[in-house]
Order: sequence, then C-alpha cells, then structure tokens
Amino acid sequence: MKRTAPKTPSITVSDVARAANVSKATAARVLGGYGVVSDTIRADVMAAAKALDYRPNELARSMTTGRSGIIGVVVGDIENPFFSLAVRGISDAARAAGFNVILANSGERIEAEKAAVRLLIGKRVDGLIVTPSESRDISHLRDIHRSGRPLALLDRALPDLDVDTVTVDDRGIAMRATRILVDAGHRNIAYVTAVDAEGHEYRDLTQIYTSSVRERIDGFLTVCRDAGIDRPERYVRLGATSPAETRRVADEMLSGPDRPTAILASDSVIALEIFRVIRQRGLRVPEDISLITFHDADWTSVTTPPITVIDQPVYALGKSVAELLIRRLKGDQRPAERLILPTSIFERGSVGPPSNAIARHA
Amino acid sequence: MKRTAPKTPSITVSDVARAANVSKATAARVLGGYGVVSDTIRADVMAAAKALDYRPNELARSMTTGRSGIIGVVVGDIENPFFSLAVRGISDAARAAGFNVILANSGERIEAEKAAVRLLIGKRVDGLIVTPSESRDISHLRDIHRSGRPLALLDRALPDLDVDTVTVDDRGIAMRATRILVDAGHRNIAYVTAVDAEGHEYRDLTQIYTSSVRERIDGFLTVCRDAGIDRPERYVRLGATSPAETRRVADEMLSGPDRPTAILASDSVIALEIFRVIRQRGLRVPEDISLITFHDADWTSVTTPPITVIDQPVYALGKSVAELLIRRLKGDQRPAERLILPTSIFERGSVGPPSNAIARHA
DNA sequence: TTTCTTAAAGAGACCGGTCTCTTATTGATT
DNA sequence: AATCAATAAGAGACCGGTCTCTTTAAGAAA
Repeated sequence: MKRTAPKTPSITVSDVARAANVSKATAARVLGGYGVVSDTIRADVMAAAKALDYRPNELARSMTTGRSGIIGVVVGDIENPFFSLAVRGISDAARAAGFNVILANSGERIEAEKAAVRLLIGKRVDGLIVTPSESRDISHLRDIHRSGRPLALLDRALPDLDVDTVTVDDRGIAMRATRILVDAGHRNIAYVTAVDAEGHEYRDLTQIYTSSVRERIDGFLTVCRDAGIDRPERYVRLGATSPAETRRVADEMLSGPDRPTAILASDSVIALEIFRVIRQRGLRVPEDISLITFHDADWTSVTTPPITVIDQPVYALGKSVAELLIRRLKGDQRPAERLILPTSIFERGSVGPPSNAIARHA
Repeated sequence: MKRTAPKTPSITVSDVARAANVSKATAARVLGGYGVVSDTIRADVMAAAKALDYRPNELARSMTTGRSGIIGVVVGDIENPFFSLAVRGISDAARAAGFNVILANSGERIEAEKAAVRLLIGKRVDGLIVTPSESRDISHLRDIHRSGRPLALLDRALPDLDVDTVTVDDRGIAMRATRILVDAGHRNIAYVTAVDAEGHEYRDLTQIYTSSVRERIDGFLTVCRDAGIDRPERYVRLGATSPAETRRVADEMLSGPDRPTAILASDSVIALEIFRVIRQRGLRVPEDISLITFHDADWTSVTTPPITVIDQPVYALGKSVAELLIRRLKGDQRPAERLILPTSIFERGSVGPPSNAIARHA
C-alpha cells in the first residue's frame, strides 16, 4: 500500500493569477469565461495560462457549479448493434448540444443497472438515459428523479414512471410481423426472446418485466389467436440470454416433436444464432423454416437468403431520447413526453409457406 | 437563461454528522470507510445516513483524493464490432479491479481524439487507453504522460511513445493472409483500408500514419513482391472511411479495367460493404472474386459462402491493455511493455482460384 | 495516586474552481 | 467642480468531501 496517490501538482487558477499579477478572482473570470474583464488583463492572463500550460480541473469546476456537462447512459449490452447504434444517436445529439456521454453497461442485470445508476449519480452527471431491464424494481430510477436529475427512458417504457420516454410501437409491429407469417400459412410460430422468467417457461404476460418484450409477445399472441392458433403461448421461448443459451434454446426447439415452421426473433443477436443452428441442422430458410427478426442488423442483408426484418429507427431512437433529455437540462418544464417512433418491415427472402404438411408426407 | 442551475440540496457528511450528533470528521470517517471509529458511533452514523438517504458526492471525493476510479477510453469507432468487443474486454478487466470506464469516440479524426483526451484529463480520469488514429500528431498523448497519468495504447503502436502497448502482429498476419491468396494463384490482389491519405492514392508507406494499417500494407506488399507481382502498391485502396465511401471505392475498383481477383479488407465493416457490392454486381464469391477480411465479425460465418477471416484476439486485446494500465495505476514502475498477441486465420469458403483467365476467354 | 500510552473524537485547513460582495477607478451629468 | 453611475478588479466564502493535527478520555504502568 502506497501512503498517498502520486500527486501531480497541476497548474491552478491561483498559479496563473500569480504569474499574471492579478487576483485569483480575475484570473478565474478569464479562464472560466465569465464576468467582465478588460482586454489588456485578459491578454495577460491568457499569456500566463499558455506559458504555464494551464488545464482547468473539470472536477472542481463541476463541484461548484453543480453541473458536469455529462449525460450518463445505461444500456443493456453495448455489444448488441442495436445499442451501439442507439448510443451513437445519443452521442451525436449530446455532442451537438455541448454535452459529453459516459456509458455504462448493465448486461441486462438489474443489480448491475442499479450499481451503474448509483455510480453515475455519484459522479454528478447532469441527467441519465436508461434502458430499464426490469419494470418490477425501479427504486433506483425513482431515486434519480428524486435527486433532481432528469431521467429519460430508451426503448422501454415504464407505466409507473412519468418521465420522457422514446420507444417504438412494439406491439403493433410485432403484430404486423406475425401477420406476415400467419398470412404465409404458418400455424406453428415460435417467438424467441432473451428475457427470462421464473422457471424459464412462458406462462403469461405478467411474467415479463421488460416492457418492449411484453408488448411484442402480446402483439404476437394476439395475431396468433386471431388466426385461430391454439394456445400460441406454447411457442414463446425465453432465456436466449447469450449465444450459448440461444443455441440451447434453438436446438431444443428445432429437435422437439412439433418443430416450428416459422420463428420471430426478438433481436438480431438471437436471430444470428438461430440462423446458424438452422444451417447446422441442414435446414433451409425459408423452405424449411421462415425467419423474421427485430432490428435490421448489418448481416441480415448479406445472408442467403437475406432476412426479413423489423426495421426499428434505432439511431433516431437514441437521438430523440437525448434531445428530450437535453431539453429538460436546459430547464424545460413541460410534462413528460412519450414518443413512439414509427417502425417498418423490410420484407426480404426469409419468409415462405410452411413446410410441415409437405415435408411430413413426402 | 436561467440565473442558476436548479440546485438540488443533497445530503452531505455534515448533515449526517449533525443528525448523528458527531463531528463532521467522525461522520466522514464512517462514511468514507477510513480512520478509526468506535462501533457504537459507527452504528449511529450509519443509521443517520440511512435515515437521511445519504449519497456520497464522488466529485468532491475525487477532488481531494486526486483519484477518480475512472479509466478513460478513446476508440476510433464504437460501432465497429472490433471496438465494441475490445471495449468489453476493457470494461470487464476494469470492473474486476474496481474501476469504471468512461468512453469517448474519436471517429478516427485526430481533432476529435485530441478533444476527447483533453476532456478526459480535465475530468481527472486515473488513466487512459487510446487507439491513436495518427502517429504524426501525438502531442496530446505526450501531454497525458506529462500530466502524470498512465497511458496505454490499444491495437496501434507508436514507436516514439514508450508506453504500455498491446497489439497483434499485423505485418505477419497480413503476410499469411496474402500468401493464402497468392498460393491460390491470385496476381491481382486489392488491399482496401479506411485509412486515407493526401490525394487519396497510395504511394508509399510513409503516407500511412496508422501503425497497424501500415504494418498490414507492408506485409501485404512484401508477399506480393516476393511472388513476383509487379508494382502491387497499385492495388492498395485508401479512404473506405464510411459505408458510402467504401461502396464508391469498391465500385470504382470492380468496374476498372483490371479488376482484382481477390480482395483483402482491413476491417469487417469494409468487408461487409464490399461483399454487398460484389453481390449487387452479380459477381460470385469465390468464383469471381476471393475475399479475406480482418476481424472475425458475426456475419462472416453466416454468409454464403462464409468468409475467410483473420481472427484477432479482440477481447483479449482489450482485457490485456486494461490490465497493463491497472497495474500501472497500482503503482507498478517497471518499464513500458509492448505486448503482441497471437493471431490466427479461419479459412472458410471465400477463397478460390482466380477467375480472370477463364472468365476473359469464356 | 500520578504519569504515560493509546484509542477515539473534534477542529479546521485544503483541493481548485465559482461567485457574491466590496472597493477602486473612470467618465458622464448637472 | 461636485455627484453619480458604471466598469473593472480584489477579497474571501463556498461546494463536499479528505486528512492532518489537536484534544479528550480511558486504561496500563509505576
């Protein structure tokens, strides 16, 4: 154990003031860019600052001002291209408004999310953007609110939390996607999501604490039921939390007695793994299995066949939520806004008629 | 303009001290977890803190200690899966050691990189990890060094800067990849990189200021020359800085009089776009064009055919550089280390014999 | 009982900025 | 020439922690 950190004696306003033969207050006015200073003195101070290579201590600055110029962002998984892209949207909007972004990963684990929020509040970020991984435990999000810092929600709404929120119409778009599959003749459609629940088996919507996924499943089931499919909830698969888990889920699903003829994947990372498993098992898309996935990830357009996707406006999602937050940071007081961005479907080549009837009899 | 920020009067040590009927110093000892305090007093203070919902102000804390517990990371482009993965490696190592990460994007622009470094130094991060976008202008990196903060370099070495560095053997692996193409019979091999230079035309290595890319081109040219290929530098293509630019470069390249029969792409984002263009032009991989890319990105294994890739140990790259930096932060004084991690090639299906001879006469 | 040692708590300076309040100087007004 | 306002610079408190130094109290040693 070292006794103390190797203090780096950096140049302070006082040092500059001394060198320029002015008071600390005056030097601070010049260096901080506030208050009124005569041109001659300003020049002197600037010269001294340059000579000494003065660098402001942002920490000290934001301690007194109470503002850090930083927006804290907590996302589920930065490696997921969905989030990378949303984060770029956030960063671009933030930079444009003179804010910086500090990024934290929750890994979709509520405890990590809480820790990240606590850290960011401790660092006195000016505001936070969070993708809440759960709707059950949102005490930490309430805390943000209570701490006086604005909070905005990305991609996932929380009915109980009245804050700026930007999402897409998950239920509606899931319905549209499901309808494409139903219209193609599918009756055995699987919905695969990373979200997990008690017992890893889907029973009903109240198990699902991620709002976007709940909405999607709701939409999916609604269309299935409308189409007269019996107990479609049987085909909802949970727990595709990692590539390995997804592979397990997919393997189990594809080797089971009644193999789905179509799959709706909740994100592109899951879809990629499912696509791999389909291939490995010697099955063809869409002849043997149809596939639609959320998020127009890079790879979906270069596979053979290219994948039909739900194109969420991911970049805009990030940009909008950041803009909403920044508006708040600038003192806007209007009631919380819930933005729902339009979403479309890119129909490519991964949907076809179901194979089972033909296959079984062949 | 609001007069002042909406001050949130947060609970401070003094508040807790008052509530617990002890001095500020004692409360601070309990809350800060240092010094000696009796068990009874400790309990009192803790109770008061809980009752008041005290949250330490990390800003104030790190101002006095001089330590922030934060590692600053400046990468070229977070959206590039290469960097996302490396950042995860960094984050994991950091978290394991009790550090947090603050991430900044340079967009491979030197000015943005400098601004990011300045910002992070201002925020008093404990150390920095940078992927230097240029080797020409490294004054800002020198500044870090001078400011007493440790710096570590990721993926790109700087001969002039004697700091901890983790890279791969870019030259060697480029040679291996090129040799695979040469051995398959190719004589017209293009190397496509995002790096740009004066005039956008490759002339010689001294134009290239990104060490990893310079190394790669060097390896590439060496093998080409050894194979007796005439002026292989003609086939080096610069400026694939964005998908649109890549498309432009690829289009120009593939419609030119002597179309390459094989392409070596400097990263997976470039390769994806090239693959798209190849497809659009009705060309086949590998029958018409062979393709190898750096980085084993997700999509490379699901295309038809799957792409032969150079598998860099990206996660390990991030993890190692973070570990090196953390070692420094803990006071290690040993001389700067330059780690070179081993790299391999996954031969998949995107390399075949050249087509031109046959194609031209067919 | 007195003195010495040690543990525990208190007082207050400090980090590096910001910002309010005060003072000195200058020019305009009558 | 005298008064007043406006401008520029200075003095010093403050933000919320940490940390050194001092004081107090209690137990051990003589």
